Amino acid sequence: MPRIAKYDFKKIEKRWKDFWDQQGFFKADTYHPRKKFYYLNMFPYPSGVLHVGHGRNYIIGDAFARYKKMQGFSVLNPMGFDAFGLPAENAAIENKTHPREWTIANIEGMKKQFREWGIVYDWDREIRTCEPDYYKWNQWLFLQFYQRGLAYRAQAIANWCPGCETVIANEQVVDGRCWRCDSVVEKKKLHQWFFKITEYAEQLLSDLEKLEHWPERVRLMQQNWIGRSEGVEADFTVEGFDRALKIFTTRPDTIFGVTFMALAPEHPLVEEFITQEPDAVRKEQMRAFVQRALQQGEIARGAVTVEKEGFFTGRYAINPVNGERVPIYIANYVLMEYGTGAIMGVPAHDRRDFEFATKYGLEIRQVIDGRLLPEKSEEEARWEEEGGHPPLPQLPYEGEGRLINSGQFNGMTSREAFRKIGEFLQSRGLGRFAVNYRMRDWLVSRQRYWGTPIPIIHCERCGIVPVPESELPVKLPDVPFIGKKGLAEIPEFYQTTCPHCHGPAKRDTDTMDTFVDSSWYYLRFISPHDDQRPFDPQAANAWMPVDQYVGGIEHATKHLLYSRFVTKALRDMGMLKLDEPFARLFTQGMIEHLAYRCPEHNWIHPSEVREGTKCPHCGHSLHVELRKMSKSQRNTISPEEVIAQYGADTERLYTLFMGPPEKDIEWSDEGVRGSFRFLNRVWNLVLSQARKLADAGTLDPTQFTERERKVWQKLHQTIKSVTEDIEQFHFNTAVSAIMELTNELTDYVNGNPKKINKALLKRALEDLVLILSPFTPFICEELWRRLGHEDAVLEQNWPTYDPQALHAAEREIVIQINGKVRDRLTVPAEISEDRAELEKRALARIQPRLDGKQVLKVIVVPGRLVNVVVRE
RNA sequence: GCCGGGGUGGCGGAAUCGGCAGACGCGACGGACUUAAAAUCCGUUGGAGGCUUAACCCUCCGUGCGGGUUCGACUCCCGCCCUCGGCACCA
Repeated sequence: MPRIAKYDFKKIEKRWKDFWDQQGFFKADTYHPRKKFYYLNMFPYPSGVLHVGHGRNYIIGDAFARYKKMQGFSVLNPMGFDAFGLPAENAAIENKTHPREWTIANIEGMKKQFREWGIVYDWDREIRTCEPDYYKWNQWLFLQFYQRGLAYRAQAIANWCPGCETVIANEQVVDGRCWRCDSVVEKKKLHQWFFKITEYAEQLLSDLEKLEHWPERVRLMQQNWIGRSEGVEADFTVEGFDRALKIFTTRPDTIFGVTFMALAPEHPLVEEFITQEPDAVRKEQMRAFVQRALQQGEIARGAVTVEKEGFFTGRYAINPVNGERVPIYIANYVLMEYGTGAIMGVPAHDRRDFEFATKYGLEIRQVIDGRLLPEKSEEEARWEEEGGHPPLPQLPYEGEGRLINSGQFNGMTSREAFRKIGEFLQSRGLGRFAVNYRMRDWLVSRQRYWGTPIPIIHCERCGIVPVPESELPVKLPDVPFIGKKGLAEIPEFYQTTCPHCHGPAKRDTDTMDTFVDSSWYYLRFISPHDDQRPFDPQAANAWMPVDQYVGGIEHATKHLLYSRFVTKALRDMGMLKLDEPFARLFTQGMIEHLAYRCPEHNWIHPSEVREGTKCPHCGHSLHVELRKMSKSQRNTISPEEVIAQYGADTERLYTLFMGPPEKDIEWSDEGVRGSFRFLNRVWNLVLSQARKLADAGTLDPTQFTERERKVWQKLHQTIKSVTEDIEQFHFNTAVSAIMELTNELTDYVNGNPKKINKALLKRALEDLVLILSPFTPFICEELWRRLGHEDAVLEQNWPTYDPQALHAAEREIVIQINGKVRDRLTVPAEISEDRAELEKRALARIQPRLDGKQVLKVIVVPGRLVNVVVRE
C-alpha cells in the first residue's frame, strides 16, 4: 500500500493563494457583460482586526461567487471599504494618530485577511470612501439633490448623541439610544441638512412588493418603519383667533366624540397663545409647563411609560362637524414631528386620550358602538337567542363599530363614516383626506471631522450657496489630528469666498452621514475609475441590479432603505433605468460565543476563566452568557488561530456547515475539529485512489453492477441537492450531502478494493472535488491537480446531474397498518408506480399480521407506501 | 400594545404539495491500533419495556402544551404557553 502524503494545509493554501492572485478569475467586462451576475457583500467598515464572526459574511459570498463562476456566469464580485466614520476618529484620539492612518492600516490588514481566507475579489475595483475620488461624488450627489429640492436645510429637533457628539438620523436611534455607542439620545433644536426621503415614502412602500426575493422579515421591517396611515386632516377654528387649528386623525368616524384638543409643546400656536395671554400668572404657568415638557422630551418623551401631563391654554376650539366648543390643552404626549403636531382628543375611543381625560376630569363620550358590527351579527344573534344583551365594550374602545351620538351619521359603520365625514369636511372646506408616514426625512449632517464635507458655502449676502461642480471635491483639510477637532475649529478650511459675490464667506462645517457614502457605492463598483461622473450610466444599466446582495439584518431600516431611496432619485434624474438596486437579498446571522463577565473586572476572555467559571483577578463567580462575537465583550475567536491549527478550508467549511446561515449560532471548537476530520477523510480518499485511476477506461452506465449503480445514483442525487441547496443558501445541508457522498464512496472503495470500476470512481471523485470546491477551494484545487488536471477548478463547469440516474433499480415501499410502519417491500422501479400491483404485493406480504382483521381500505402512494386500514 | 420569526435527541441541526421523525456533524460510550497517550479506524447512541443461544427482532411512548381534521400530522385548523426580533404615546 503506497503511503499517502499528509494533508499539509499550510503548504497547499500558500500555493493556491498566490495562484488565484495572478489569475483574475473575477475580472468582469464593464461594458459588455455576457450572462452577468453581480454578487455583492455589504462592504465593511475597516474597524480593525476581523474575527471568525465577520468571516461568515465573506465566506458565504466567496462560496456563492465561485459557484456562479463555475456555472458560466460573468461574475462581478468587488470589495471595498466604508472608510469614513466615527470609530476612526475615536481610535485616532486614543492612539494619538490620524483617522486616515488608522483606517488605511486596518484596510491593509483586512485585505490580507481576505486573502488568508481564500476569498477572491477583483481588487482593481476597490473603493475607499474616504478618498477624494470617491467622496467627490457624494458631494456631487448632494448638489444634485439640492438643486432638485431633495436636500434642504432646516431647523429641526434632532437626535443628539452625547457620546458621538453629533446629531444622528432617526434610523440610527435604537430604543432611544445611539446605534453605535449606545448613549441615550437627547433632543436638540438645530439647523441641519436633510435628504427628503419622505418624498419617496409611497414608492418605497409600494415597491416592497417587487422585492419578492428579499426576506419577508426585512420587507416587514421597512413597511413598519415607513408606517403609512390613511386619515383625514380637519380644521378646528380657534375662538377669537384668525387661524385654524389643523389636526390629523385616522379615526374621523370618532369626531363627534371630541371633548378636548391637545397641542405638542413645540406647536407654533403655543407660543402665540402664551404671547397673547393677558393674565400674567397664567402666562407664566403656561411657559413653565412648556419648558418642563420640553426638558422631559430631551430624555425620552417618546416613552409610553412617561405620565401624561397637560395644561389648559384657556382657549377653545370649535368642532367643525357639530360646532361644539372644546378646551385646548398643551400635552406632553403629543409629538410635533408627526401629523400636524396637534390632535383631537377622543377619550372614549383612544387609550391615551382616555388616560388624559380621566386625569383632568374631561368628558368621555362614546360615539362608537362596538356591538353593532355587521361581522358580529352571529354573536349578536346568539345573544338574542339566549335572551340577553351583549356586554357593553369597556371604554376606551378602539375597535370599529357603528356610530352613535353622531348626528346625521348615526347608524353608519366606522368605515362608511370615515368616508362620509371626510367628504362632509371636504365639501365645506374644513378638511381633506390625507396620508401620513411615520418615516421622517433623513438627517445627513454630522458635526465630525472624518466624513465628506458638505459642499455648501454660507454667505452673509447671498445666503446658502452651493459649491460649483467644477470646484469639487471640497477636500477634507489635511491637518494633524489632535483631539476632537471638527471642521468648525479649522479656519483654513471654513474661511472662503462666496462663488457669487466673491465676498468673504464660510464653508458649511458639517460632514455627511457615512450612510450617504454607502447609499450608492454599488454603482461606483461598476465603473470605479470614471473621473467624469459618479458612475457610467450605460455600464450601470447593463450590470444593475445587484443579483445577490448579502449582509447583516441590522441594516434593514438604514442602509437598505437609504439605498432604495437614492436609486429611485437617480432614476428620476435620468441616470438609471431601474427601480430597485438589490434583486435578491440574504441577511446572514451572527456568530456567537460565550462571554464571561465579572461584576468587578467586566468582560473576561474565555482563556483566562478559572475553574468553575471564576474571575482570574478576584475569584468572583462570573456571569456567563451567549453573545454575538465582539471585541468589546472579549469573546472573539481569531481566524489566525483557527487557520494556523486547521487551515482556512476548515474554517470555511465549519462556518458554512455550522447551521443555517441566516441564524445566529454558537461557535464550537469541537465543531471545527469535525470539519477538519472531514477534510482529512476527503484528502485520504482521493489520494488513496488518484494514482490507480490513471488508466480508467470509459464510463458506461449501462454496464454497471448493482453496487456501481448505487454509487452512480448517490453521485447524481448529491449533485442535484448541492446545486439546489446553494441556490437557496442552504450551505449547511449542501455540506452534509457532500459528506454523505464521501461516506458512500469510502464504503465503495473499502468494500471490495479489487473490483472497483475505475471510470466510475474517477468521475465520482472529480465531481466530488468540484462540488466541494466553492466551500473549500484550497484543498479542492490541490486534489483536482492530483487527479491529473492541468487547469484550475474555477475554469471547470459545474457538474450537472442526469435525471435518469437519480432512481435506483429497486425501491423500498413502506407498508403501514393504520398509519404505522409494519413492514417493507422491495420492488423493481417499474412496479413502484403501479398502484394495483403494490396493493397486491403489500397485502400478500403482511397477510400473517392482519390476523383475519377486516380490511376497510387500502391507500397506495406510488413509489412510497401502502397503508392498510383495518378495523381494530 | 401592534407586527413578524422560532420551539424537534445531551448539543448544532435534517425532514414541511401531509406519507419511514432524528440525515449530516458534534459530544458520549464501547472496541481496534499503541509500551502509553494523541491521532486514526470500527461499532453503539431519542425514551421505556420485551423476546432470544444470537441477530440491527418486537411493542409502547416521543417534534412546547391542549383540542381538532385525516387512512396517516413535526407539517393543516382552533385555543394556549415560552422565546427571539422589529415597531411603539405615530393620533
